[in-house]
Amino acid sequence: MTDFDTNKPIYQQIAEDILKKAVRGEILPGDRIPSAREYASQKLVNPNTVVRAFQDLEREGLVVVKRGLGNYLTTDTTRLEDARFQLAQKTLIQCAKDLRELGYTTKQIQQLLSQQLEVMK
Amino acid sequence: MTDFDTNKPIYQQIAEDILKKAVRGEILPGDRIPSAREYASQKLVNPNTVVRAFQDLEREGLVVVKRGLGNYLTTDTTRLEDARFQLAQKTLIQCAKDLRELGYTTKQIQQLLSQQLEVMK
DNA sequence: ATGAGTGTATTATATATCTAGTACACTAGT
DNA sequence: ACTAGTGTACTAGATATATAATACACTCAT
Repeated sequence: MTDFDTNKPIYQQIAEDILKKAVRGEILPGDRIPSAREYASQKLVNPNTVVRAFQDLEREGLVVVKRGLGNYLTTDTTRLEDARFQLAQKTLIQCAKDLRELGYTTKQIQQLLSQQLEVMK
Repeated sequence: MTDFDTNKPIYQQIAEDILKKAVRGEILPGDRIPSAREYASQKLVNPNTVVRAFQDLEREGLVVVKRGLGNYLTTDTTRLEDARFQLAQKTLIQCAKDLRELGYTTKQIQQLLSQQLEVMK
């Protein structure tokens, strides 16, 4: 297993990995995505786990599965942008909620984030 | 089951719940924490799950367990502040990392978070 | 001493996730 | 037709999490 967080299902992390590559332009609309077997052997996970991730992506309209051929990123760029924004939104809401519950004020949260972003430069 | 996120172990969420109440001042250093049985029946979870959360908190030095009596918040306020900051740090790092991977710039991330905090006012 | 309320420990069961292995159907190039 | 590479489907087993039920040990008020 490579690069996966243990407290989150691997199939979810795979789906997010594909989405992230797509929104960053590493995969272009219509591009072929590695097959389940390729991806599995590259990341050292079970093919079944990859299949589940790809099925989720297909359900969300981000990937088109062509039996016998492989998996392709959708050409529907709106879908991609929507998925990107939704994931960002979800991440932000959770983060802001958690920090609020830890008793930090709006200003403190902004300050902490700025420091963090600076460090990550 | 009440108020628990399905994609995170309940015992972790319980431990975080106690920590959050502590750093917000809803529980004071040295205060008694509900017993495992009380907490379990109040939150509609299994006592064993609560026990595990309390054991984790004890391992982190946030809670002192007194057999036959109950569980007490530590009087070591430094430990509490450390735990608070560590959890905040972890949350922020994950958030910033996720948004970076979604292709957002530093400025965009700060802007998005500010908007989110504004909405949550 | 007794009893109510604690923490602790153990066993059993259920579910989700992940792995492993196998088999089958589809597509394209030869 | 054949073959290699695909997606799909299924069964089986391992692990983590959560529940359920029970028993035992400790503390304190009575």
